[in-house]
Formats: sequence, C-alpha cells, structure tokens
Amino acid sequence: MPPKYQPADHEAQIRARWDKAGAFHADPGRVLAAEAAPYAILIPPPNVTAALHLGHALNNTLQDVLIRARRMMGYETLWMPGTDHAGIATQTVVDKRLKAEGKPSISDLRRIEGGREQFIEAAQAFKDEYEVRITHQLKMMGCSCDWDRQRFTMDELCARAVREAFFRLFRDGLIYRGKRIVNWDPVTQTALADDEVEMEEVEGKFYYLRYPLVHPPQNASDPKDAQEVSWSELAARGYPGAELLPGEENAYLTVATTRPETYLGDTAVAVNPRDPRAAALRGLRVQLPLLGRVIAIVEDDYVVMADPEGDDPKAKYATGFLKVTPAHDPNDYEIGRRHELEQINVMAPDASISDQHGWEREARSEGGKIFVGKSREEARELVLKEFRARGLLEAVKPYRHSVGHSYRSHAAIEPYLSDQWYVAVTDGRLRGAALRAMAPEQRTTESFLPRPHHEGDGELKFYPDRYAKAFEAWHEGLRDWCISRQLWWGHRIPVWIGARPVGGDESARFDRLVSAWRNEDRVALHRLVDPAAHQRGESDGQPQLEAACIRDETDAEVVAQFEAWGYARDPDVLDTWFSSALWPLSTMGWPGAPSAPVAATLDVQEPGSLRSILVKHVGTWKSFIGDEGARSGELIERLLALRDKDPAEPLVYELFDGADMHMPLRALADIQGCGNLVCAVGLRTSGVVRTRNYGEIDLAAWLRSHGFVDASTHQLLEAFNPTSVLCTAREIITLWVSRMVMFNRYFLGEGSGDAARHIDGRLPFRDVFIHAMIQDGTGQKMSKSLGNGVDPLDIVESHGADALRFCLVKLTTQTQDVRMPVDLICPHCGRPFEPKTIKTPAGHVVAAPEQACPACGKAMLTAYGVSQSQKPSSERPLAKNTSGKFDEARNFCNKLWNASRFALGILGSAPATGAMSARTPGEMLSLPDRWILSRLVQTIAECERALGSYQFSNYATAMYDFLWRDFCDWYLEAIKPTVADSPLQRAVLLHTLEATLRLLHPIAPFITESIWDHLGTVEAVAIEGIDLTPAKRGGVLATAGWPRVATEWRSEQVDAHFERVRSLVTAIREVRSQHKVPPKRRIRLHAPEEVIQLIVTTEPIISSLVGLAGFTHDEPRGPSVPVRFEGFDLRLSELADAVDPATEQTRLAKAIADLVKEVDALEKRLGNPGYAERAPAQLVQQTRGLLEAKRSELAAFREQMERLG
RNA sequence: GGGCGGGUAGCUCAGUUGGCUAGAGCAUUCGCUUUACACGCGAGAGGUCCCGGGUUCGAGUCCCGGCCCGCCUACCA
Repeated sequence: MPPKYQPADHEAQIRARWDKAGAFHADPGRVLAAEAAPYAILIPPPNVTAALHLGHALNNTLQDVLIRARRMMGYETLWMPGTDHAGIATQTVVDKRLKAEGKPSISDLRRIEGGREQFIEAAQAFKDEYEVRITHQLKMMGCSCDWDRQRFTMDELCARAVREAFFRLFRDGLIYRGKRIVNWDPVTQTALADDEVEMEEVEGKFYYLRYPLVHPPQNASDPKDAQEVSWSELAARGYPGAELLPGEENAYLTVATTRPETYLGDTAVAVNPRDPRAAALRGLRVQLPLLGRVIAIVEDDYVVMADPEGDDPKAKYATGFLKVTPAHDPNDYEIGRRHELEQINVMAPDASISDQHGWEREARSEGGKIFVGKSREEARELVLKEFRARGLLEAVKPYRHSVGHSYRSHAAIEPYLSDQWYVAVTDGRLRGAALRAMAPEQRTTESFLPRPHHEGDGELKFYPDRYAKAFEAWHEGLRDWCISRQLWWGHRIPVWIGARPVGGDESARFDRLVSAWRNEDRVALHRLVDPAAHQRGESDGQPQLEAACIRDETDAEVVAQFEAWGYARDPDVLDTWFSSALWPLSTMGWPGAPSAPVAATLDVQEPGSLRSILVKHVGTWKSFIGDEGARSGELIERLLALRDKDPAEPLVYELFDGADMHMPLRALADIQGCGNLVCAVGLRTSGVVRTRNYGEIDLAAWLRSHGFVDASTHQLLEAFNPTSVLCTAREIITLWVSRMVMFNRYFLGEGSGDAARHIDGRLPFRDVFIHAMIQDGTGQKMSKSLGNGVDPLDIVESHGADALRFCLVKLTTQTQDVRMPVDLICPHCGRPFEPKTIKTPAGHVVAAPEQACPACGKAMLTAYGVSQSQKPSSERPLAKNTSGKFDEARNFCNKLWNASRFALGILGSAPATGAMSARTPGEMLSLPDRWILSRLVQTIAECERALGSYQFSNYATAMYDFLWRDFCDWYLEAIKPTVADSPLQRAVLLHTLEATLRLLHPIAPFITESIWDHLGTVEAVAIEGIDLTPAKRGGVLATAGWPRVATEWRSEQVDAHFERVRSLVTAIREVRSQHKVPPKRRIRLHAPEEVIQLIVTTEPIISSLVGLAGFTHDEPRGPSVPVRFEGFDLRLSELADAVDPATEQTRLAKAIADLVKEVDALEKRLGNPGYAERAPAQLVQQTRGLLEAKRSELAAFREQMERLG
C-alpha cells in the first residue's frame, strides 16, 4: 500500500467490482417471500435540464448513506434512480440552445408542419445527453442505486402511469377544465402553477386616474349619450366634499393603480359599502376615458377604505375606489364573479394589447385603436400620456412592491384568463388524504385528523419535525392545481375535445359505442362545464363541447372513432409535477399486475438458462406490430429475427393475455383477438452481444428503450411501497411531497369512484427527511446563471469521492444551511487560488468571468463567464472548482489509509497462531484491547442512533473521533510495543479495523472497500461476541454485514482505567513540552505506590508513550519538577542537565491562577444556601469532592512555588 | 403582514430532557524528518455563548422583550 491514499487510483476499479457483483440490485421476491425486510428510497429525480451540483451531491450522498447502512444491516434494499423531464425548464434550455446553434427554434417551428415533433426530437436528444451525464455523476459519487431499474418520467412505463392516473381522476370527477385567471408567462406562453412564480421586489409607481361620472345611458349598447354628472349634482346627492369642487364641472372618481394599462379591460369601479361616499353614487356610472365604455359602480367589502394616515400601506395609498379588471387580476376576477361583471381580455398571449382575444368593441374605435399591438410597457406609457393630456392623471407616487415573475423566463407574470385543466386537490379524497397521513403529534390544527386503524393515517413523519408545519399550512390554504401547460415537452393530455354528433343514426351510434366503452372503462366523458360558470348558470345555451379522456392512447379503435367524429386531441401537456407525483407508483410498475408466472413459462425449455426477463404491456396485436417503419414495427421485426434466425438465439419471447399469464398465446387468432397483450422476453445473455443482423447490441438496454421492464418490476409495488424515507430539500415539501402522498393514497385506495365511500390507500413513504441547502461562500443560492454551482466531479477530482461524501455528511446538522466558499484550480499549473469577485447588475457577488492565476499568471474562464456566453479556449480554458472545506475529510481518509497500512503491516508479517480458539474471554486481553472494544461498542451504538434519527453529522463525527482520536492516537500508539508478539492483540486489532471499515463504509465506500480488499487474506484468532458476517455478493464490502459487537464488551471500569493512563500520560507530556525536553530524551518518574501500580499493570504503555527511562518510589537525587496526578505528588527528573527555574515558575503561576479561579467558582456554588438544599445530593457531593481535590492541588502548587523561591 | 431558522473562539460550525473547567476543524504559537501518516505527531494560546429582563440552587440551553442576518409565504389598490 502506498503511503498516500490517491482516490483516483482506486475509485474506478471499485465501481467496476460493485457492478460485477450486482451488489445493488434489489430482489422484491425476497421481500415477498418474507426472507428480508424491505428498505427503499426513491431518488428525487434530478431535472435533465442541467448537470448536478453540490446540492444534489448532498441529497444523494445522504440517501446512499442510509441505503448502504441498511443493506449491510440485512435489509433488502432498493434505491430507485431516475431523472425528471422538467417540462418548462428543459423546453426553455433546448429552445435557447437551438437558437444559439442557428437552428429553427420554437417560434419558427410553430409555423411549420411537424414542428412540434421536430422539437421533441431535439429535446429528447438533449435529455439523453444529460441523463448520461447525471448518471455518470451519481456513479462517480458512489451512489448505490439499482441502476438496472433506472427510470425517466417520460419513458413508456412512467407515461403509462400518467395516462392511467389522469384517466382515473378524470373519470372520478377530480379533474376539470375551467376558465380562470392563471399565472401566464408571456415569454414561454404557458400557464404556471403558483409555485412556479417568484416574487421579486420592484420599484413601481402608484398612478391615480380620474374616471368621469355619468348617468346610465338610455341605450346601454350606445354609451355616447351618457349624461355627465356635475359636482354640484353630486353634492346634492350628499357626496361628502363635493360642494368644495367646481360645481359645473364633470365629477369624477379617482382610482389608484400600479397597472394603468389594464384600464382597457375595466368593467366596474368598486367601493366599500361602508364608505360614506357609496350611497351618493348609487345608480350612477363611470365612463372610461377614450374608450367611452360605461361601467358600473359596485359595492364590495373587499375594497379597502382610504386612510392616508394609516399604517396599512394599502389604505395609505388607496382612494377608496378600486378599478375592477376581471380578466387581468385574480382579485378583480373574484369581484367580477360576485357582481356578474363582464370579463374583457385585452391582451394576446404575448401580453401585447390585442383586439383579437376578447376585446373587439372599442378596440376598433378612435379612442381604442391606438393601443392595439402595443406591449404592456408601451401601453402603460400611452395610457398615462393620454390621461395626462386630458387632465385625468391626478398624481403619481413611487411604490415598492413585489411582482410575480416566471421562474424560467423571469418575465413579469400576467394574470391571464384562459382555459386550463385542474386537479381538484381541495377535494377531501386528496387534500384529506394528505392531512390525515400526518403523524398526530406533528399536527397543529383539527382538520382531517387521522382515523384509528386506518392504513397510512398518522404514519407520515417529518424530520426535523418543524417542517410538518409547512406541510400542514400549505394544505390548509390549498387551491385547485392547474395542471395544463402550453408546452411541447411533456406528457400530452389524453383528452380529445369535440361536439357529439347531433341527431340521426350517427348520434345513436355514438350513444351505443360510447356507452359500451364507458362500461369497459376505455373512455370517460365530461361535458366541458366550468363549475364556476355552472354556478352562475352560464352553461345553458353553450355549444355542447365534450371532453373524452381515452384511457389508453394506443386504443386505436376508440381514438380513430372519436377523431372521425371530429374530436381533436388537446394540444397541452401536463405540469411536470403531475408525473413527479406519480414517481412512487410509476417506477414500481403501477398500474400492472405482478407478472411472476411468466418466468416459469418462458424458461420451460432449458430451465435456468435465462439471465433476465423483461415484459411489456403492448395492448392489441395491431398496436404492437405497428405501422410499417414505425418504432414498434422495428421492434417486432428484430424480436423475430433474434429469436428465429440468429444462431446464438440470445432471446426467447412469448405473448400472453394480460388476464392469464400462465399460458402463452400461440394461435394467431387468439393473439389478434386479445386486447390486453403482454410481451415477455427472456434473455440468455447480459451486456452487449454480437448478433448476425444487427451488429453488437445491448439487448436489455434496447428493450428498455422500447418500454420493456424487468419482470419483477410489477412486484416492486407490493414489496417496497411504502418506501422508507424520502430525502429532499425544503423547497419541495409542497410541490412534490404532498402530491406524492395524495396520489399514492388515492390510486392505491379503494372505491375511488365515489367520494363518500373512498378509502385512502397507503403512503408512498413514511419518513420525510429535509436537509440543508448548499449556498455559495456569500450565502447566495447556487444557480447556473450565477455560475456559483460546483460540479461534484470537480471535488471528486480534487479530494476524492469519499472526502466529498464525508464532508457533506458531517455538514448535515439539523438546523444549518451550508455555505461553501469555492476556490478555483488553475487549468494551466493546477494550483488552487481564491477567485476575484465582481458584483452582477442584479447585485450578486460572483467570481469574475475571467481570472488570472496568481501563480503562473495565465488566463482562464469561470462558470459565470460561460453563463455570460463566453467560450472557453485553449488559451482561456474553463477553471475547475475546489474548496478547502473538503480538506478535513480528505485528511481523514488519508488517516484511515495509513492506520490500515500500519495495521496490515503488522498483521501480514506475523501469522495467526495455530491456536484458533473460537472464544476469547475478555480477561485474557490487555487494557488497551479491552478499552478499544469498549469504545467500539459505544461507537456502533452512536452510529446506529444517529442513523435512526437522521442525525448525519453525529454519525460522521462519531466515526471521526473513534478512528482518529481513539484508534490512532491512543490504541495504535499503546499497542505498538507489544502487538508483534501478541496474537490476541493482533486479533483485536484486526477485528477493530474491520469493524471500523464496515461502520464507515456507508459514508466512505471507496476507501473502505479498497482497504477491505487488502484484508482478505489476513487471519486472526476469533474473539467472542464480535460478529462480522461475510459479504453476500461478489466478495464486496458493500454487501457485508454491519458489525455486531456484544454489549458485554462495553465496560465503564475499563474506560475509567484507560482514562487514568491517558491523564497520566498527558500530565507528563505537558511537563515535557513546557520544559522543552528533547523528544528523544528519556526521563525518570518518581511516584507513590498507587501510581507505580498503574504503570506496572499497564506496562509498557506509559513508559513508551511519554519516554520514561524508568520509574521508582525513590526521591529524585538531581534537579526535578513536580507533576500533579490524582492528588499525588509525582516528580520528574533527568529532564535536562539543569531545570530552568524561570520556565517552572511561569508554568506554576499559570496553573495556580487557573486553580484559584476554579476553586473560587466552586466555593461560590457551594456557598449558595439553595444549592445544598435543592440540587441533587449526588451532584452536591460531587462538587464537594471536586473542590477538595482542587484545593489540595492548589496548595501543592503553591508549596512548589514557594520552594522555587 | 404572517411563519421558520440562525446570531457560541479570527473563520466555519457542534453543543438532544438546564448540572463538573463550553467543544471540533481550519487559521494561529511553540517543539518534532518519533521506524503508518507533515493530508502528520506532541503541547499551547484564543470565548462578556447578540443585547435586556425573567424562571431556577444553577441558564449557551427554558420564558418574555429588543436588535441584526437568512429563508419561506402573502400582497401588483
């Protein structure tokens, strides 16, 4: 073993060994057969938008620690890996990339036939690239995922789950379509969920606009004849203050707004009914300047009354009159609903003023047309200009407020009226299921409390528990979830919209067919009625539009027929979180029945010859063989060729009826008649094979790309759901955790069709662990645009994967977010340095885009530079990152390496004795041996406790202290003189080392595996009560047993005994150091019998640790100095040729000063009358004893001082 | 506005039912090529535990108030 641990020399081969051993592949069969308890974790699927940064490294390291520990503890473990398609994020990135490459981007593709498909292809390629990169990063970090089961949220298995889930929710009335105000991103032109909107403080302005008052016009449709209302008229009506205004002039109301341009869509002015002016205004109207539109004055409690002196900023700025724009403001929309106001949408989807989207009337008039085609910003200026010109702009005041921005395009959100799909998450079947799931002790409100003896209820627990509050509060204020997105990249909504045929044969045929299909659950139909509109009674007289949700989009018969009736598929896709919410179900094969019988049937010819079996639900024969040249057509062609023509016959395949998986279908008529076909393929090989017709292919990977899954996939749900824990960051609690709980419980529940009788199913996971966020060195969130994110691979390169992991684990305390100051590594000379920073326009502090190496002076680019679209070159390469934060962990790994190297040197050179006694009682062991075993027992307990309560930092700290402070500093040093001649000591050494490697393996898998490999041949005497079970698969430590050491080895007596040795050694070392005794000089100890006994019984430990030439009862003859130990006066002699009295005086003075302080404090404590009375007697006794000891020590030192003169 | 978290050594952070002298890593001082490790070994120095009250025999820890910092959430009248 080399004297330094170089991670790069080991990590690759260790990964290969794990891979070869199949160490991480989960076998649901063992769980179902009750051979092992399950322990499962679902990876929070990273977005394929970008490579992973340190935050992901933290997230995944913690999961790996948990899963590796449980694997060693004997659980059947599954860590399900995968990635997320991240709809809007990926679409934006891909679009940007297309633009940068000069290829047609979305705006171009929208205009051409097949543009959508073309874009999806580009996105798919992008996804493939990043999926590979992300997977590589995870593997480099040592993540022990079940890589054979890796999923993607848009792969066929997941897509099937999405369609099924949508269908069931739709059928059960939990999905509806409605015209609502949504958060509209005018740049990407899609609706966003509330949580995709970021609030940003902006310096805005309040504009005060005057709206003239008029009498209701005679002819409502022609407002030109509206009569003005004068101030004197208003005064006569009792309007307070009107008499002070010029009586003949036209009276007006002043509204305050931050968005003057929306006045174009105003359909009312609202006033609080308690406002003293309200009564006088009853029956009057307001006429919008330029447009001439006459709108009502409505009374609504929502309106805040003006209060210029008040503390409420709203009241302070308010005029008491609120302009109401139902189509462009969510609150106004609600007011509009209450007062049945018209909704006038004045904007196009790109937020420009438009006469094409609901605003026709005045848009073409003289006053209105000047606005058409203007952007929001231009329109605002124009409105202000026109109002100012007419003397209708009363005032402008600066106002600071937050405005929603798209988390992707960063454009200001436009509240926009549009048709969207919603999930009724506020329904008790969904929200209730999530709230009832919460552990009762973490609840603070009384709604939806868990019911006794109800599966899943009360089982969901948050760690740390404060996060339960966020979860609960979110559900209390929940609104229905907008799930449609006007994007291309995502799961397309499986709904066809159209009008049913009216009258005649076709109508009858429709009724007949559709009713049959509904009975078969192949389609569900709803009239497109917005519940809100329905309430208002607006649904009557509307065209009879219907939404048909088709359960299986490959159900060609149904699809073709609906399209023949003129139904068209909804172009929108689903919110990414819809598929994320199904992650616990879709990755485990839901919906689908276990397909275990397939194995027996396929394997009948040569039992045991199949390495793996993959299955796919293919629907009908027609959909399976597909059209000429289609993807599925290629599939069947190759399957046939590989089975029937290839000499190696690498596979067998059969078709089954999904309803009966015991007998394969052989007759063509049976196959063609079956609507629920399952294709099962048995592979005789694994990895890449050479075929006659298709060159070298990895059959398993190829089949997976066609939607085939491992035959055991459908057993996963039974075996591993609920999973054990979900590890994530707090920003996801609401977005994701809640929705997984709702969906898992709903879809695995029973009686879903009927709200009253629905029974919640089980949870997707029982524990939710929320970990810290990693920020950059100045506390800013890591982001791609700031270039302050760190690629974990940079750290793997500079410090090694284990150091990366150990550091992250040690940082994970219960409270703190983590700041990670980052250095650059010069790509020219390899030296690290602290980068120069700059302030971005937005005020962020980042590394300057270009840097010069302080050592070699050459130039380089930073990630921020690249994000500002600078291109790296050979003169200016991209610099990698590193951070001194990881040094501690790297040093720790090196320490472990060297301690092991030392131990192996000893263990390898001396053979185990012939006498391999099976049981070695403790009495035969030396003090340090018994002590290290006692410490080992304590350390194991601490690690287990920490792991069980997700206190990761404590786990790492326990290992650090045990390995470095106990094992290296004391145990190894103590046994050095004796270990070569003691087989027992060597046995303890070996077992302790091995147990340490096992304990540390979950945190530092590479180095422990590497050292374990060297341990293979070493033998030693067995020690009673130490249980180290061998590796289960491929001889790798990752599958070896967690160390079990009998608690009998823990001994407080032994600990105390060894502590005496340690404090004597420390006391003597202190004197040696202060008197500057050369390290090699041997000194002599003069001590009373009790201390001599301690030394004699533990020899040669103390002598060797402090460099004693000898010890004796005798008084020293030459010069000597005193040492205090356990109240005894010891003396050290032969420190030097002459003791320096000045040094000694300084030392004693310091000791005396310290002791005086301590004695004072103790006296004060005991002098307090309450202390003796109220404090526990044992504690008081202890304090008295301590005071005595200190006093005597103090006296002794003073005496020494006097003797010195 | 509401909620949550944090303020402990020069820096980054531990400190789980209140209880012996408040800990670690880095940095720093002194000494050391001690035959596993200088990514090391030995010995030090360094703290009004943000401020002010309170409860208690006893408060870094519990309660109240205040001041800073961060995050989440609400609000575009």
